[in-house]
Amino acid sequence: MLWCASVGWYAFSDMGNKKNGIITDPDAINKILRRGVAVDALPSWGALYGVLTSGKRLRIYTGADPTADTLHLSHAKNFMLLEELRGLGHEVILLVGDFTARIGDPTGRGEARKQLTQKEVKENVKKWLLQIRPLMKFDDKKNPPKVLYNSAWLSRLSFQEALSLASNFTVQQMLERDMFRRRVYGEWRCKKCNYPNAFEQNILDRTAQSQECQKCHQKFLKNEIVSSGDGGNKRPIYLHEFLYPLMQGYDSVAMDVDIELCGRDQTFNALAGRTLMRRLKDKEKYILVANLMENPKTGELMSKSRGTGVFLSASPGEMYGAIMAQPDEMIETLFINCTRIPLEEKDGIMRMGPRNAKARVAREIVKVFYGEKKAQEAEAGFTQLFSRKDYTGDLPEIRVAPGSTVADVVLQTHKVPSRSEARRLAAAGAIKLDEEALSDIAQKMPVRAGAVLRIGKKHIYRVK
RNA sequence: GCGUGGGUGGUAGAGCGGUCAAAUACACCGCGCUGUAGACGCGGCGCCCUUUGGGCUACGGGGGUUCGAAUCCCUCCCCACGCACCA
Repeated sequence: MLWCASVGWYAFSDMGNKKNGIITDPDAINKILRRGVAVDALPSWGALYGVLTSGKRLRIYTGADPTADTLHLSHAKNFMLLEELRGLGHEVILLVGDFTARIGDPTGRGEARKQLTQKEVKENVKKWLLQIRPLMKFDDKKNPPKVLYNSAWLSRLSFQEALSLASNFTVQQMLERDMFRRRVYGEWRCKKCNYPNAFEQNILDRTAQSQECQKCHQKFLKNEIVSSGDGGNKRPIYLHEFLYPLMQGYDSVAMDVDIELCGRDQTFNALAGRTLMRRLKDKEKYILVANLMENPKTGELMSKSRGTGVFLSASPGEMYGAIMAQPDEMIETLFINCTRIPLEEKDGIMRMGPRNAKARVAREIVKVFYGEKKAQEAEAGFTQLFSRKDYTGDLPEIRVAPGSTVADVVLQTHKVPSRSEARRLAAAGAIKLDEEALSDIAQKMPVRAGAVLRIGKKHIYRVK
């Protein structure tokens, strides 16, 4: 206790003389916070600016659960922001939610997550760090980012301690979350804007006249409500899901952080941490809320199943292509979140037209991960290959073993999941050797060194 | 613990003894058109095969009835709602 107090004092005494190397220049701070990546601050912007300009060296963290072995752009933009805060001289922590990953955040589908083994988590994290390397200076001598694992403290909590944590919250507080409300009461989609409102059925019956859509404020009239599915699509809430915010909240306490950087969907969990911090440590924790990079038109997030994910494990060419495949509405979002081109240039770039603006952003993002040269190559390759359909350049090579059939070669790429699928593609004319469709997968693959094999529109190979 | 209704493909959701590898919609894939965008049009969307056909595996798990079951019966598991209970 005494030790903590004295540290606090020294930090305080450093104010003004900049000996601790903390940048408190409002312009520098503004540049980071006003770009548009951060959308909210809790308890308030003023309070957050207050600590950031106090001169105190702050401990700032952002977390991610290692449920998959690859990160995508929406992770990247958080790490980029974190890195900028580190640039101000603050201590930053990348928290790996190896413990929470095993429980599952209720934010998702609400489905039980598959249990990850310790080994799988380790493997995932190893790959992560490689993917994040270009975004954060891990080899910085003075102030390197730290990587911590929340199993270090969460797995050691006793049941008694967990209960004690739980006693800081009420079920009502948990139920404030829209996401839980919808699962309890069912979803009532607004006919106008399709927003899934959560009202209790009998309240609706009684006071339908006075209820309005939480999003577009359209008044609901009785019988004018669309429920999604029977009973309004009610779904179970498991008890442990209520505990998730507690765990994430306790992370803040265990690390004794000053600021948590989180995505907007994590606000509730971050606030739980704020509560615990105040109760357990009598300390104010601030929250910097980042946007989710949702499609401004549809509200959709990038998703693997929709084919709109941009994975950090992608090669320069793949990454460039994945960004070009984003909907046009995402250009500005990508510009703000994933590049650091000065904001003043935004309008000019947007005026170049969707195709060119997107290309510019794509090049810039690839540059962040792979450097200028690779980015230019990716762009040149893309233009040549897909815009001009010129296949004379470098292509991934594919070896055709003597006697192999078209099916053998196609499956060899691992881009086609089954023989049946290959058959369908062939029948649809999607498999082409030097622009000649191979519609029969059982036929022998013509042996023609240097020929171009295309499978669908995205996979192009040179026959070796 | 009681009662009622349910558990079907990536999702929602039809089917309720053969004509079901399973309607429809969304998602996804391909072709066309393009800017590897969007919109639109057409096609596809379990796996395997010597493919206008055949085989195998699937409708929560297991067992049964039947010539034949996603469909009927038994049993187990799970979910929602209601009732009861609530230290």
